[in-house]
Amino acid sequence: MGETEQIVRQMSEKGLRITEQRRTLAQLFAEAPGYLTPKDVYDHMQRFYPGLSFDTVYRNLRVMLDLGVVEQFAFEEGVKFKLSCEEPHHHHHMICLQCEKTLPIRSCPMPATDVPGGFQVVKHKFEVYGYCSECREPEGESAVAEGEKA
Amino acid sequence: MGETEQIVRQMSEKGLRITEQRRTLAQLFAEAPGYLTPKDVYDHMQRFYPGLSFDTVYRNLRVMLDLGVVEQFAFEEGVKFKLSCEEPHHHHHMICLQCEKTLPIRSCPMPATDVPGGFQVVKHKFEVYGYCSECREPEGESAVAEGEKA
DNA sequence: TTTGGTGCAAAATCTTTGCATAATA
DNA sequence: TATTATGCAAAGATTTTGCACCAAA
Repeated sequence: MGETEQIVRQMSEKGLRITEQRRTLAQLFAEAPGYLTPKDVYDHMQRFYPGLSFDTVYRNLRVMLDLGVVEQFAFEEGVKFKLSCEEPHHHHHMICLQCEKTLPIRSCPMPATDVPGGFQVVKHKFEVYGYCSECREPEGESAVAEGEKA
Repeated sequence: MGETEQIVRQMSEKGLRITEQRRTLAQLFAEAPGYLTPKDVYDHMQRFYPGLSFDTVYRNLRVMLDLGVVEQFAFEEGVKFKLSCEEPHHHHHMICLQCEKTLPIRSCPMPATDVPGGFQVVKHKFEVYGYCSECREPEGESAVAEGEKA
């Protein structure tokens, strides 16, 4: 699993010093399936560095965000982070409501969308939420397969 | 413009007492073109009620949210509110980056989206950002018409 | 007059900043 | 050894809560 080292190298190349915390942080993001809140990051790191402070977590998240190593996402419950997509092409995501893992959707709805005249499109967002194959209920328990909902 | 009264009645029917603040709040949302932050709301209301406190704003936003009178939206910059869509049918939005006004998109990309097997779709989000006819630059100044962008 | 709303103050979160110390390159 | 990163403490910013008083119904 060289993903961690790849992230570390990416940070190093951009002028950051590689501290133990940052290496652990890189590994955390490399192995995390979904999105992480600053608190998730803190809790995880804290196990390795008992003296860790929250401001270091925020500072490193900020730096990694500025460097493009991670991406930030504003959920209703708050801000979360994940590794930047390696996918070079334009794509969208399916996000698992259980494990928060993201899967790429390569088709883009934009070309087929009828934009009322006069509106100048700059960017768009398309996200599908649901349960991935590992997290979906085995049976049809409370499986409300409501594909239609805002 | 009976929109304000319509909102007020909606609140009243659901058991809320109609205070002057709430009437002003209803009017504010009825007339606001785009999204409002709690601070926007506070600043506006403050002009009419100098003694207004922030907690009242938050409490009323919460109540109106629970009642479905307004909708909450998590932007990167923070949480914002707007009147709930009157549109009864499933739809999506174009959001103006300048005035934040929202316009409905009635076509839904979901049916045409190829969802990888195993993923159980629960809900989705599709939003188009850009400039509405009133806010778009008159000429092609820095009009980067880049319809393609994450 | 009863129930719910408001202002005030204070607390609880969440995030950022200044500064001395410690660690990387 | 020259910066840069960290921990600590404190400050900001945002949002919530308890309580006494006031107002709508």
